[in-house]
Amino acid sequence: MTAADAFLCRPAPLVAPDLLGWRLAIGGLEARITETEAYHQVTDLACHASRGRTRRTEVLFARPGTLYVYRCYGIHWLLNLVCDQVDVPSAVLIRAVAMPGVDPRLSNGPGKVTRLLGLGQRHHGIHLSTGEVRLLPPSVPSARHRCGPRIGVDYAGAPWALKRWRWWEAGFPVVPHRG
DNA sequence: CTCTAGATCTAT
DNA sequence: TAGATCTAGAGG
Repeated sequence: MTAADAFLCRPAPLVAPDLLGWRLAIGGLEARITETEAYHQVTDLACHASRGRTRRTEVLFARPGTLYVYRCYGIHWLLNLVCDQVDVPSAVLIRAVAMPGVDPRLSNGPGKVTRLLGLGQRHHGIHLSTGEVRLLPPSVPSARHRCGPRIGVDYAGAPWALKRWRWWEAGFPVVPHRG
């Protein structure tokens, strides 16, 4: 079991803040995670698995460390890391990353993250252990964390739309949405 | 089969 | 503030 595996074997709302500062590595690119959002179990009406176990959501029930990549608004691919335990659908959405030499405006949104790193359909369902996409511990201490409500989940209603399950690194160029 | 809404982003 | 553009999932 790698450090990343043990790290992810916890509920998403615990993993998400701890994931700040960790790095994603793929195809020679490396990016530091600066904003995350938790989607937690079937009771969370904002979580795709809340409607049950279907072909689309099957991956959310897989081993922690599995990648859940899905199409959003017909345009964007969004990357999630599956957490917790097998059969417990819990995942962290990677909302923003930082890459040296890259304009932060190109990496401060979940759709931008996948575009920047070249992630898409073909990464859906693969596991970190394949090495195709790697999750590495922080190389430097992470900045102070801030948290706030999740984005774009008003439809889930209270209390789910109100949960402060989004975390980001303070002092980092603020994302173009409320917070 | 048809319909609808959506974990977004950009330009206007 | 609208438009781009694709699917899962629900309903008939």
